[in-house]
Amino acid sequence: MYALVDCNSFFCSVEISFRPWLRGKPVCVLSNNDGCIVALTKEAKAVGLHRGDPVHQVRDIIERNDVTLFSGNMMLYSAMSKRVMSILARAATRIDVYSIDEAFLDLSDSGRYRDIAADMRALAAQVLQWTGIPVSIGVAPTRTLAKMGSRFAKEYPGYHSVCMIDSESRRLKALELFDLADVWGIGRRTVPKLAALGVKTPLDLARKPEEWVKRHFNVNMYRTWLELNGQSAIDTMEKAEKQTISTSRSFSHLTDDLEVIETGTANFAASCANKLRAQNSLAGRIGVCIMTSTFREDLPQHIEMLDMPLCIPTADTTELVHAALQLVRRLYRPGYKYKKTCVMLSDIIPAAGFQQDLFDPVSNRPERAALMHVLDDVNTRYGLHSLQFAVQTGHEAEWRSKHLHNSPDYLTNINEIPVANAR
DNA sequence: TCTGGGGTCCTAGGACCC
DNA sequence: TCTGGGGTCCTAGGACCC
Repeated sequence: MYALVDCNSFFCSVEISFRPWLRGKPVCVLSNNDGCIVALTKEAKAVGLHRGDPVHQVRDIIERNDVTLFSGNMMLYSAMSKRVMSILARAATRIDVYSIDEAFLDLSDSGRYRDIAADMRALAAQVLQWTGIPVSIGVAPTRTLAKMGSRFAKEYPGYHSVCMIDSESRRLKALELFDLADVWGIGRRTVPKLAALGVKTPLDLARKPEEWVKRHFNVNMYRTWLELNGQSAIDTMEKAEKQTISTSRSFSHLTDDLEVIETGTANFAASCANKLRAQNSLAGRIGVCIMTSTFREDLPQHIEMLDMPLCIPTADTTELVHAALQLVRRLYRPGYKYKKTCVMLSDIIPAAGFQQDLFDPVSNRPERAALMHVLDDVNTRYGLHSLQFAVQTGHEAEWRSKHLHNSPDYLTNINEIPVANAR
């Protein structure tokens, strides 16, 4: 059996955990640039807001209902996620952290549990007490069914946070009632295709013959079909190193100023370099994409990407920034109002054991690697932008995203740690 | 005025090999 | 009239996930 533990409206729950007076109120967390709603409480849903709504289009709903807004604070959310995951890890022999707010627990060690439903309810209560984050848990013989269960647990308070799909009759009942579009692995594009083939519910799908599934769909759908029928077919191993690393941000304003675009792009390249070194890898290829705003039909559009091999795989910020700037200068065309750029690294290999190259144009690579170490150490200790390259600085107001509703870094910055007063 | 960001896997088709 | 067979590697695009 597997358990899927899902944090309810995770980003909102983290913010509320530090401001208990917001519990039961409409709260939203916004995307970069405070552009869209990316997470919302059920109270916010109830007043007519949806995930993905552009804030400027729902401004009146927000004001009328006194909805509290937060700019996304990923540092805070990942720190809280680690706390939740460490509590979950104590309750199972194996945990697969599937995303920032979800984890699969392997419950196959039956000697460990007295009564799985009761034990999982105790686990949910413990996470809530220790972190303030409410979770929903689904338990089933396959991961797809466990995800379904957690959804039922979230929607119906009667389950008290835990829904068990542990018998044939419960499985059939769940398949009949669950929304096909919400099945793990079935997305927007597939629902109409299934409907045209006469499949309206997960139960319809599960009852189709194996040959039918293989004929109409690919191996992913076949795996989902197996899982719905109670046969485990999808694994969620600990993810290895990333195969691609990218950073992209919308600018705070449209701009046709190459210097502004260069500054933003240099920062995105530096951010990619940080992520690359954090997983101890080197990149063999770099790409840059430049974009105007596709929402502005009144303006001419230019969206283009260029990429090139790096002569030696590297994780050196200077080299990556230099290459990114070369590419963005080639992409830039005067007369267009640009909205964002994206820097992408690929052909990623482990840094350990990489052979020196006889034709490497950089002669002092060991010294430069040491410099990168210092850079990372200083920035870890004193904050992300404490030490940076000159080319990354200036023009802040013209490109860096707006975050007008930021919450403090309660868990990662000693100066912003919450203070409790007791009398 | 304003519209997010970061990933993975699979498949079809082209280029190339013998 | 009629034009092999079998394989690999790469890329672009699509679909999915959070």
